[in-house]
Amino acid sequence: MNVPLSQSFYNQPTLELAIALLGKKLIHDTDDGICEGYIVETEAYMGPHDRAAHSYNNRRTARTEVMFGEAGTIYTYTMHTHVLLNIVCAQKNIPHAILIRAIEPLEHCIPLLKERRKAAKNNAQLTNGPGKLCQAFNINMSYNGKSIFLPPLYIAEGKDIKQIVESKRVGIENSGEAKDFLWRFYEQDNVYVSKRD
DNA sequence: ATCTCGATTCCCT
DNA sequence: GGGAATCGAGATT
Repeated sequence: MNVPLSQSFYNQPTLELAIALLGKKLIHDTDDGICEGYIVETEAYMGPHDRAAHSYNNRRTARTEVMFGEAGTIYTYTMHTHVLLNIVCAQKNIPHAILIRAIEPLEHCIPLLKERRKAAKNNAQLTNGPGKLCQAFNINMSYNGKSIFLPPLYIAEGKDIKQIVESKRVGIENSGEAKDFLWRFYEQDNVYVSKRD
């Protein structure tokens, strides 16, 4: 039933891909069960000229190296003890990536997600943030550099998203003009979105 | 070796 | 809406 989208899907312009990812299904097949949910919020980070990106000015370090790889490569990093999930895109050596910020989980895996996220006071808090969804889906740093079109962590077709909102990215106040770029996309009125305008 | 500062989350007011 | 928690990457000495 869940068929991974082919690598060619990730070979489209970054902003278009950030929008195309909305509604797609993220699946993680783990030892304690399968978790799956629709991507409902994304953010684009566009390398050399985006001051908010780790790869700003083509900064190339051990951490950012995977951003220079092929479209469809997974980029995970830790921020304030939380793991964040990104999909590398654009051509090789152009360090763009898309941050997955929120997931609408399928009903059947909610019990499993609750076990992993004790702090959640309601269903929305299970996956309404980039660190939360990684904790809920048990996504860790071992996926850094792997491919998002291969199990056990992959993306498949999902649902249609009717209303898409574009807005400013979250948590980058100190990045000059880049803080005002409308490079965050989410499904309007979806309760799993981390921050709605 | 040391310093700074987050692509966050949680708890409190 | 504000502040603490918390720790590693990247820059600086």
